[in-house]
Amino acid sequence: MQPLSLESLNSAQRQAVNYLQGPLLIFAGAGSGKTRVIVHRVANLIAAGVNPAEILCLTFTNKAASEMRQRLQAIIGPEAGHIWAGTFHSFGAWFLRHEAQRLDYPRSFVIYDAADQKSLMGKCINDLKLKREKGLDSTLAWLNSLSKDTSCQVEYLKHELPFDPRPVIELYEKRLREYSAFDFGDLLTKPCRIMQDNPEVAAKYQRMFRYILVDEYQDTNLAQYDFLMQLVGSEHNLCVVGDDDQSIYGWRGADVGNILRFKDDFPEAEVIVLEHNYRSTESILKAASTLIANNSKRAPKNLRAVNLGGEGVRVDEFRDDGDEAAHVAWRIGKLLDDGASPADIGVFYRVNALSRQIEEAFVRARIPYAVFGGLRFYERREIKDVIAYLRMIVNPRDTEALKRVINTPVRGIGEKSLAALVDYAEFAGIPALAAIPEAITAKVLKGKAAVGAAEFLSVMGQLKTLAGTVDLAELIEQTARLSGLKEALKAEIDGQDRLTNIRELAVSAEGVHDLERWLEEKALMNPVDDEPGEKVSVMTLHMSKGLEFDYVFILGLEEGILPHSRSLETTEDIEEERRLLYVGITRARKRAYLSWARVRAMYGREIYQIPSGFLNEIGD
DNA sequence: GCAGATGTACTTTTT
DNA sequence: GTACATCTGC
Repeated sequence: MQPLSLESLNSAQRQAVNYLQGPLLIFAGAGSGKTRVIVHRVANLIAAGVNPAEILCLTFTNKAASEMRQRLQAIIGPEAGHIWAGTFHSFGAWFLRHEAQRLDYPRSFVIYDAADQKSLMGKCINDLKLKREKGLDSTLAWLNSLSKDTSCQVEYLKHELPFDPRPVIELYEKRLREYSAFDFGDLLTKPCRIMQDNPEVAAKYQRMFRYILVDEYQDTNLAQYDFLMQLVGSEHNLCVVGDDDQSIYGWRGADVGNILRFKDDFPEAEVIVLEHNYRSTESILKAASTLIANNSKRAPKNLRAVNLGGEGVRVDEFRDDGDEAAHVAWRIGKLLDDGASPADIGVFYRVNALSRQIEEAFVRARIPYAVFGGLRFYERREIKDVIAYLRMIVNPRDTEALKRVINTPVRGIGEKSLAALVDYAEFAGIPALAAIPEAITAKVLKGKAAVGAAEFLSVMGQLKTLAGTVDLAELIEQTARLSGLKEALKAEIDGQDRLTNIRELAVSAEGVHDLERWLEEKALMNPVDDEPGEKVSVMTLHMSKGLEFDYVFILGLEEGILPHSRSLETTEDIEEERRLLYVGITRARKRAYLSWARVRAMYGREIYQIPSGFLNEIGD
């Protein structure tokens, strides 16, 4: 491998890149060339003779992971493929594929996403005959996730619940096991448990990954921290990179304390601070710094702009949200006329609900745009249906999937019959699918329900046979056909769109044969339709982290929206909101436009808004 | 058991 | 203004 050119790095960056052995903490301010440093450092490790397969790169989001893989590829070449780079969750899933038998799980376990968790939790509440009120299922699912993420007991958080949640959680966990399923939180806690209980397993993975690098360390939660501490071997070759000012996932259990405590965990750690901002103009950075200076819990730092002068942050007030959207579209149109590329423009907001107005304005002004996040592809009903069928093929015990599709399309199996079948299966100690023939003989299922269930069983049988012989694209097509989904959708109002989505799913799966791995990918990430076309990027502030644009627009700077009304309880919450805006502003290279509207339509009503207090903090 | 109608209460951010 | 839950009549 050729020696790396390090001239393009400043002294702090160079120091970080050359510090290869032992624990290293890099405080990387916004726009300080963080990813460059990480990638160069990995390249340096390899140049120093480290085997790429011994390097583990952990990130927080899939987007960050794929970007890192790309940039590693670009600088190191094909060897980069041997580096394990991905999110904590995908690493946990990979780990469990190898070690799940230690928990008496099959290799073919499935992963339950938030919707599956909620649905299962709802069923547990019902089965315990507890009164279920409005959003209790999601509340409990969320509490349980949070308790796994923060490694704390549920009773800790049980306030304001109509009953003791523990029996429900217990039942939920029991069902997960019966269904051979792990939920998101398990992907972090179970590997940790396995390594704690089996020191030889921990030793094995510590030897396997001698060099560990963690990006966005300020966003790690306690479960990820514990996981990491199990993985770090005696050499302590752990490099973490982060910025406490960009910690925006506290609501999900992320703990800034992890990064602030690093020096206590590893007293011998080297600490490097990257303080040169290469991205934004001085004016933009000044506004952002003035804002964030209002936060009390910060590691001291002094971020300096390399690009002096420049235009600053502009604040606009509008009559209503429609006006705001129209003006943003108009201004973007002007930027495009002046030669800017749509790809250099980002539009951010605090809540997804704000996307509609801006989308309408863009359509009217014929501005090409792409919305990231929001209703995700794989969350569409028809996609979930197809995936549920596929999940049943891999894991017949996946009762959440069965519940979803046994009567999709309608086969005459209603709530009563389904409950009877599941109860019978549980009583008999076999998977619900396998219990169908017996349930029919035993008259647990009768009439229409019996016919429908038999039909469903036969569909699953045919699909299972097919699964071994055709590629995934064909399997998806056949799933839609044999199940009757295709027929049913044809009759629906927007069935054509839904059929197109299924078609799209199939096309994306051409040539794929490893169904199990493919399903894992789908469970862990949303296939962002990143058709590389030149489009304005529209997304939440959370999703904008790690990205950069020449021009940035941030909408809805109003009390109740940013800061959000649900985060006004503690000063910590408000500080996180402030960091959110800080992240948004520091995405801008040339110019940031903030705006607010005096009247905004919410819940179909017109609400009078007050400008966000953050606007005053920025000053002029 | 099902489809359509009517009512309701809600909207943070994501792996 | 929408996603859901419940109600109604077939």
